[in-house]
Amino acid sequence: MNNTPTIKDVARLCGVSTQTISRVINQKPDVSPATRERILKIIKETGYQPSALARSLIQQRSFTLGVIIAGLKYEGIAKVLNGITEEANKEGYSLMLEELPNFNAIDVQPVIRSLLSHQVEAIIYAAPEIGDNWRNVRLQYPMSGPRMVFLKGSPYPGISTISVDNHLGGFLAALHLYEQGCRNIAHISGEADWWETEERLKGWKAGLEKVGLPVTSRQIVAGNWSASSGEKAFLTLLENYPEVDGIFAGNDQMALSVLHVANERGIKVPEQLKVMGFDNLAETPYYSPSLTTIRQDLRVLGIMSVKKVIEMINEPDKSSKDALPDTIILKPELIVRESTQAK
Amino acid sequence: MNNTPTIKDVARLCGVSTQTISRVINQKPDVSPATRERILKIIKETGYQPSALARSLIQQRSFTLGVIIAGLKYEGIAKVLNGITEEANKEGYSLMLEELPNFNAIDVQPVIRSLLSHQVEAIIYAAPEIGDNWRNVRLQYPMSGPRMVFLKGSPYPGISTISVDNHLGGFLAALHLYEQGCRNIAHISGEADWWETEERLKGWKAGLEKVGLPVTSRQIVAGNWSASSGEKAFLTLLENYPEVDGIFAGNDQMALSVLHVANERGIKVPEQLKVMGFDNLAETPYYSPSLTTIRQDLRVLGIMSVKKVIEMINEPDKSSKDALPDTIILKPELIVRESTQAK
DNA sequence: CTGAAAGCGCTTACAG
DNA sequence: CTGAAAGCGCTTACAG
Repeated sequence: MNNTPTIKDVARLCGVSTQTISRVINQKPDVSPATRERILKIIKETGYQPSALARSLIQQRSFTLGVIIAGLKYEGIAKVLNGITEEANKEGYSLMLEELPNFNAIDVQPVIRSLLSHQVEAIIYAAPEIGDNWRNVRLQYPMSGPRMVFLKGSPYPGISTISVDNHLGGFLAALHLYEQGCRNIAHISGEADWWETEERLKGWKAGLEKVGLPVTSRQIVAGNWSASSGEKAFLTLLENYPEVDGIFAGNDQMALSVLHVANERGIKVPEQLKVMGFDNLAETPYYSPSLTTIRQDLRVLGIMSVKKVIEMINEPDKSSKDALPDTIILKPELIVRESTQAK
Repeated sequence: MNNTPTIKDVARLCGVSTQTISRVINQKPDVSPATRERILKIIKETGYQPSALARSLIQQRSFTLGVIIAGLKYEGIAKVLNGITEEANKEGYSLMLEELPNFNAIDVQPVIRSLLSHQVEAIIYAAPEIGDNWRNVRLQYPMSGPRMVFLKGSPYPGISTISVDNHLGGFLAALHLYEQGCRNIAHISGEADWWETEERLKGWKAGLEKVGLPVTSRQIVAGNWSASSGEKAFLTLLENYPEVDGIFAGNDQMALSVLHVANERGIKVPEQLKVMGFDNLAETPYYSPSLTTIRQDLRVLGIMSVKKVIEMINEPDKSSKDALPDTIILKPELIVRESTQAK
């Protein structure tokens, strides 16, 4: 059949041993120029490509990274993955991808085992921290276990994590709304139990407290990241907290729905109500009105995760002085647009 | 060190040969119940996990699929990938992911070779068809080559493709705008040279011709999928084709910008101008006004691609009667919302 | 400069 | 019911 040639075939064709072929494809010395050239020619002719599988097995190095994600149908994680593929490509690593069936997937053990059985050299855990789910994984794989880095969740001693400072994000949001003149500021939070949800909420509360505004339960309505949940939350808010003049939504989708409902009801944004989101989706400048938001650079998060993991692979002893820290926290940034600017 | 145990370790611990272990983990007969039980116990205790690498090598089967994508930072491809991971998971296949550095990446040969060297059993090519780029890949890998299926591009004899009927989508859009009373219908097209762009454009033209409306160059402005390009295109349209009363944008992002600009300029949608997009992003019901669009189910596209590829793996002779065809074309669907409905 | 031997961690006939 | 032998496609010492 159309079997791809092996090192043996090439060796036979060249009339040398397989070791000599190996030396050539691995660019090692101790091959006469003439032999080398002849071998290279045959390799080109036959289209020979060394088996990454066989190589990984004998070298005990796969140059492959495992990536565990969840919720690819929502935005956000795709950007993280984009950063991961970019950096992995650059560094010559391949990627084995596993998507969990849902955010709350309890038993991640099988997917981790599957990745390890493929001998990935490290695992990037990019599924969100919800309740205790990270903790469980962390306990199962202590220091001695596979190399892992956790993305977008809480720092943990002795374990590598890379996250955005969501607390700061919430804080900046509250302060900005206050500065724009809002005195009745509400929050539509993300999905329950997520670390990101909690942090944004806490940061928002801290911001209100700093400027001396009260924080009551009427001001907080739970959403679940979806635009439709944002709509419901805003309607609840209009009932329970009609004096609301500023809303910080946990993400841009929910903020979009607030704009939508406000528009339908003739509530003027930003004149009567100021609205902001979180994420800075590419489309937010084109919302009506354009949306003030907290930017988080998820692509950079992905890039950092690959950098960190490769560092772990290359120097398990952390000797280097300019090594990346175990806990990396990226700063979010306020992006001001029309939806909060008093005209 | 913390080396994971191998089949040899388990065999030694059980006092049997490796073949017997192999029989147990592969659930083959010819092992006494007592031995089997003892072995299972040791496996559990040691946490032994067979090496997928070694297995793939000896069996010449990796149960791994290669996926080539591009543009993960834009929406759309993430949904395709979501469908792919879902179905691959279900069928017990692992995924090796490669993202091209950009849409126009010329030389995909190295990434295909990399995937093949990892012995993927098939490749799902989910990067868009732009100009001749697919053709080049197809020519390099004829029938005899690796199993491949191409996503979101033109059918081609003897090659597996799965696409959405973009021509029909454009056609439906034109007809709908006409039915809603528009007589001066414009199109903001997607990125140049993309197959999808061309098809939507052609379908739109065909629709206008069917209802007897003229198609002039003034009515067509090129965008590049981005919201900002949609803004520019609409401004151009307002200059060159001020009588415009209906716009079909090549995707929802560009349509969003049209709504944005219309809103800024006090152009009433849908009263003065009807607007529609393409894709049906999750947020489109919450645009202001909610957006009429052409829905394409990219997740299903991803699912189908895995089904097709596994079928190719399992029956290379295509004996089965209910086999999937080589050319699969999914139908898009009109979703009517406020942005085109005369109130 | 080149090759014979051993081995990575498995599975597949084949013997007993 | 169980094991000795060979081999998947490579690389790594070691000899010459």
